[in-house]
Amino acid sequence: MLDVKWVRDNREEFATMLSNRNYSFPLDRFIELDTMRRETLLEVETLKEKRNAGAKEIGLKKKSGENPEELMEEMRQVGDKVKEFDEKIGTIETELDDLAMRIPNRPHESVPIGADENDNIEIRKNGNPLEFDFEPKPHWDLGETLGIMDFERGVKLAESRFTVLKGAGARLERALMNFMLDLHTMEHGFTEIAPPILVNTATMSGTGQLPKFAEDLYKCVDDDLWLIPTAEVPLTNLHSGEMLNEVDLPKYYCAFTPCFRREAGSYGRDMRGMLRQHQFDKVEMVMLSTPDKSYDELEKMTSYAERILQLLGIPYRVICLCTGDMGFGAAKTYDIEVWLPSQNCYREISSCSNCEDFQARRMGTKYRPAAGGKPRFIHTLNGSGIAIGRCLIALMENYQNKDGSITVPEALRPYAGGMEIVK
RNA sequence: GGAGAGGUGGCUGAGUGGUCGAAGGCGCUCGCCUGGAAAGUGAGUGAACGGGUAACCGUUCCAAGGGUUCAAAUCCCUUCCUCUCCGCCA
Repeated sequence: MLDVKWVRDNREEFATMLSNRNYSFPLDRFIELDTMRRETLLEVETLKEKRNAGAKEIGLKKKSGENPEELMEEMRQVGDKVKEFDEKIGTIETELDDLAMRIPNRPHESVPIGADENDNIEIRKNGNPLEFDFEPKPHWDLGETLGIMDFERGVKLAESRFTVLKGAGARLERALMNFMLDLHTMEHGFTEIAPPILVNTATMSGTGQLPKFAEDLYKCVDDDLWLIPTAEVPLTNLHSGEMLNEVDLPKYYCAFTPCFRREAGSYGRDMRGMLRQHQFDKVEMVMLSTPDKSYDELEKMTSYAERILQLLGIPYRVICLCTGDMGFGAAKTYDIEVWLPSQNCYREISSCSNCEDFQARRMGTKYRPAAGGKPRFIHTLNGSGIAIGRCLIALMENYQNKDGSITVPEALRPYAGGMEIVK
């Protein structure tokens, strides 16, 4: 959510921002509603002032034994008018608030302006794509042959885009989870959280998944509960509606959770293998920061995600998303992409974003500055640290051997019961 | 799921339908005191929205949403949450 006052006073800049994002929004209607709201507010507040004064006077008259009946009749009419205007404002605000919740965040000035993923900028690269002296296989071939991935039974149990991991596959998934959590909690200073993976509508709205992206989520029929698409949702909302002290910031939270996405609108894409699933595991990092430090924290967070890939020895690159490719709530986003030999390209494995005060406004999370002064909204950041399913894929494809076996990276072996090779 | 008790500011905790945005305390801020600190002491200290260059003014907010009334933190209804007891359960 943006500050409505800012939108009102910076209409040009706001319109430019929307077009940079390729985002269609009924700006004229929004301004119209805002104007109507303020005009009506002025009228009703005048009436309420009159009513308050009248009510007070009636009280005094009763005390002094006078007959307030005439004034009471007048106030009765004022009251009816107030009710009428209040209803009008209610209607206006319902529409206005709904629109406000659908305004995307304003990109940071350092974000490249561009239309789509082709305009993203590569920031750095780590490791080079491996040279194989054989034709590298896709992970689905490797996984099925080794008996560690079962795509058919995943579909049987649920539907397409669900996969069963077996034996060493399941073990590696668990090893990756513990490897990542240990690194973040013991070396990067994160507090580990085990959050609910079903959350209510208010929580989903706080981080921006609702109201606009309901079709991407799984919803419970009989309860006001939704399956989380990422642990960013519960972690960021941990302090919703709270007043924090500056000395308690920054806060670093991480969590392992399954994530659930309907993937509506990506019907044909990545149908083979387990690159794009309705359910996948992820370790997520969330930081709550003061505004002056949040961009430093974004660099740190990105480096923490990279660290995982460095230790595992998987080639990757970091790109900065352009205005047209960024997510709804982000002010700046770095994506980390890993090299997938079978696809001969880089694919996203982590996304680290600074949302500035966009989510904090929705959630109502403020902090009291140590130097005194008014409470301010915090800045929130989130990043995958990292997607476990995709990490498993990258590991399998990059560490495959000519005979179809997979070498387990050394850093992971202690977490996999000393397993050195999957064959 | 059944019965009862509650939800008030950053925290704690009062509040007969009328001058209550809300006593008191804690915390915090600025002074005094002190060589410095603690203790003591004086004053101040909620937020959102609207209007105004500003000082400031107005409206709203006592879990959430409705209702009664000239007037609601206070009365009524609904929902949510917390606590105690019972039942059920991994």
